[in-house]
Amino acid sequence: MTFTENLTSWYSVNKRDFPWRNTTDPYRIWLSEIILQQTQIKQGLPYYQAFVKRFPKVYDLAQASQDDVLKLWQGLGYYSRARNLHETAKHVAFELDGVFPTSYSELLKLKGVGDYTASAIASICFNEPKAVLDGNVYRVLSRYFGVDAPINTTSGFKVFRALAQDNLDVQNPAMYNQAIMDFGATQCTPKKAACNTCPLITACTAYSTGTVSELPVKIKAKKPKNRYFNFLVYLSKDKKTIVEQRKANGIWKHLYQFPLIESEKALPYNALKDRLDSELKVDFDLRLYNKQDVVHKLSHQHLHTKFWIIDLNQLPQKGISIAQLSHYAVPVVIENFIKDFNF
DNA sequence: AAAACGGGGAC
DNA sequence: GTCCCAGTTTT
Repeated sequence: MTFTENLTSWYSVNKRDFPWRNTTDPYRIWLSEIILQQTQIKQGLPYYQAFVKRFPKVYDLAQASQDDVLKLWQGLGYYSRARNLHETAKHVAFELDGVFPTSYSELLKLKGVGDYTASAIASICFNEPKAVLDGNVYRVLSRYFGVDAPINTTSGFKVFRALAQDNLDVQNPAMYNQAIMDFGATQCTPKKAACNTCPLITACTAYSTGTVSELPVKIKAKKPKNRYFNFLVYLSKDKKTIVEQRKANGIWKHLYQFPLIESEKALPYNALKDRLDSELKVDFDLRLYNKQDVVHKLSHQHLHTKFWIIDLNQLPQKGISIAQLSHYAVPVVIENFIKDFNF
């Protein structure tokens, strides 16, 4: 049996059941693929179910506000996905009469849809013979064929894309693409690969050369940068606080937060007290909520976070009632604080 | 070509 | 701690 035949045979027995595998509706396939970008199924599944329930059709998503979409996306990360999701929904609903493009090349033009996602939708929904190339596929191909080109370089990408396309089952690209991804996710795993029960073992290059744990090759990421965040949690006598929307490019764009002072290093109590004295010009009580910095770790940044509680009679600017806080999409580090603080 | 972009899970 | 995840966009 060929690599491809072996794989589809394995899939016919070991296929996992997911809600997006019971449909070829491009809206739902697209939605699942965006949610699952750089996201494990275990984490993404509840979000998929929530989105389908809240927005059953692309038109429902198109009519929503960005704030509502971001709120439903809250906690999933990579928030540009949610912004692009909403933009594309509006584009499809209002300019394409609610009909998704039906080819790889047209799908690729949609915001948030790259090579992987266009291939996935084109193959799963329209049987177009385009091989997907995701983290699972890199791993399976690199090991089986013994390819040590780094997967996160342009040259490596070309090698693997050609290899992926060469081995695609052009008669059934939908099944093949899902088979190789499922195989990578459950059998040919990053660590502790299940070689002892692998149907491809006799022809696997990495297994025969003892290099399973060394493949695929990936250029290491840089060390994350340290940043120091001071969130100002205003608290007035009439149970109000202040939130603001992050407007700039960068992390958490368009999410909400307590007013933020970023400092070069840890901000001393007195430095903040003096600064607020001159800015507020009213009586207030300042205290640090967390004695230890909350270190919120992102892929490229470690955020050393302090939450400062500012009690005063009246807010210095327009605020919102504490009761409304739960309606705003906030970063996880803020959501954790809100739960812990319990207002 | 490299960097930016989140958060959670496995080990 | 380190690595990875049904990647895409921006610089």
